[in-house]
Amino acid sequence: MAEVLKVAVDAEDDGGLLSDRIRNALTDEIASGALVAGSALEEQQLADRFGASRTPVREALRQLVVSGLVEVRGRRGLVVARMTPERIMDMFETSAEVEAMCVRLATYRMTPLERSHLIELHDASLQMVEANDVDAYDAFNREFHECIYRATHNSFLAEQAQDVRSRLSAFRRTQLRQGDRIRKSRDEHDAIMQAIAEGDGETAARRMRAHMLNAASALRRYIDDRLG
Amino acid sequence: MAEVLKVAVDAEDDGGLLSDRIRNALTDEIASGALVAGSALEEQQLADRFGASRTPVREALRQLVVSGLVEVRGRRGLVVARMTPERIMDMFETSAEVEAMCVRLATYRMTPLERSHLIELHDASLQMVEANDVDAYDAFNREFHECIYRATHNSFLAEQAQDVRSRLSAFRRTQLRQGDRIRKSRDEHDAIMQAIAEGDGETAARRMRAHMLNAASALRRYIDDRLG
DNA sequence: TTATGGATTTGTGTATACACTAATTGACAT
DNA sequence: ATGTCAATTAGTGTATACACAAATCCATAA
Repeated sequence: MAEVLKVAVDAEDDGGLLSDRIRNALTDEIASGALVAGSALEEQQLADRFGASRTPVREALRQLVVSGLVEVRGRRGLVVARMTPERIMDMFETSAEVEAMCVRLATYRMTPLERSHLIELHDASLQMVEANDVDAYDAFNREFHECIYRATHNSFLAEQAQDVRSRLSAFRRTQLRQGDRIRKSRDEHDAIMQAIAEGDGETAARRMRAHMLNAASALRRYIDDRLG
Repeated sequence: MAEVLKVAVDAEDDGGLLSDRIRNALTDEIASGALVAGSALEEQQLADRFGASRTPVREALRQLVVSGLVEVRGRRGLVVARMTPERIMDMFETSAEVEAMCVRLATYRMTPLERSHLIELHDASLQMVEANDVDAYDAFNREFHECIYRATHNSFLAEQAQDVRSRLSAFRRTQLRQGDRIRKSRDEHDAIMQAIAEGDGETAARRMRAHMLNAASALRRYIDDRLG
């Protein structure tokens, strides 16, 4: 595992800062769930794994603390941010509201080109659902939402929305594997697309909020099933 | 100037990490406008100013990059994030939408205690307006909005809202000094409070959005006056 | 056997030293 | 006089070394 990741890091060995590459690698590992919440993150150990010294590793870790993916644990080293179910639900709710806000603005502001691109994406997702290809749908889903962010024509808002979304990626993937959630997800997208087509931003926002909260509910069911 | 800031840092010399104290100091200086956008941030120079080595300074700077207050400028050192008028307006719009979202949720969720605290704060702000005390009103304003964040009972959302808000603090102060903006600001708060009292979250949200956008307009007028 | 105190160990926090890149300046040639 | 190329320099990026704090473990005593 460590070797695989090392290679992945080395692959983009060009120009970039070592600390940046380490940060990106750790971000991916946390987002993907490869590094589970609560794991201790020891500087020297990570330095060995990435073939670097403690300095860039430490820099990467402190940056991850700022972005909320890692927690400082006094002097007892850093750990992958451990989130309570309540916190996760708070994050999903926030994400739902932010996404609703974005789609409302996007509906009113998107260019015809952006609208057609979104339709294209949405149409293509149908066969992913029928193939039950979770990974492909997950990737599409990301693209779909990012397309909406951009269509707000507010780059700062787009960045904020993206940031919130990326913090939930690990959970989103989990949730998508639940039952027929993928199909329902696409149906909800369909309803949103319709509102966008009609230029009704408020409806699009309501439907988007419901869509995100449904995803949260699916995740909660999953968590409850596993824990209770 | 440098000495004053140094003292301010030393004042809270207890326990905290050097890099954290430097980061906080720099954050304050950027937020207050003492460090103007575009200023070069040289590591050794800052290290000398804070009586530290480059290591904690560098750590602080890289953290500020993540939180968006500082920009990397290739190899030519870091600079205080230079924001275009468009970007500032994007940030204000985002802030407006986020605040609207918060007040809507807060209206539906706040406890009687939270409501009474908010009313108390609002009432107290009247004499600040009449004394035309910009600093006091600025401090109150911060407290007022933070109170609303907390009343959403969503700690993650509260943090995000706070984060966006803090990035605009330098501009907000500027804007408040414009004409009779303070009085108008308080009138707008009053309208928001009324909607909250009536439990009408949607109206509170609309009024909050308008309130924030008015602040942005006041700032834009100020910018246009100075530049054009 | 258990509690207490110190020694050891482990790992963070900071400083310093070194490497490398890029920019600037000066010299030389046209 | 001006353009180009090389040398110097200034400053970032990384590594290593050292300081300090906390936690654990072992020995000793009650």
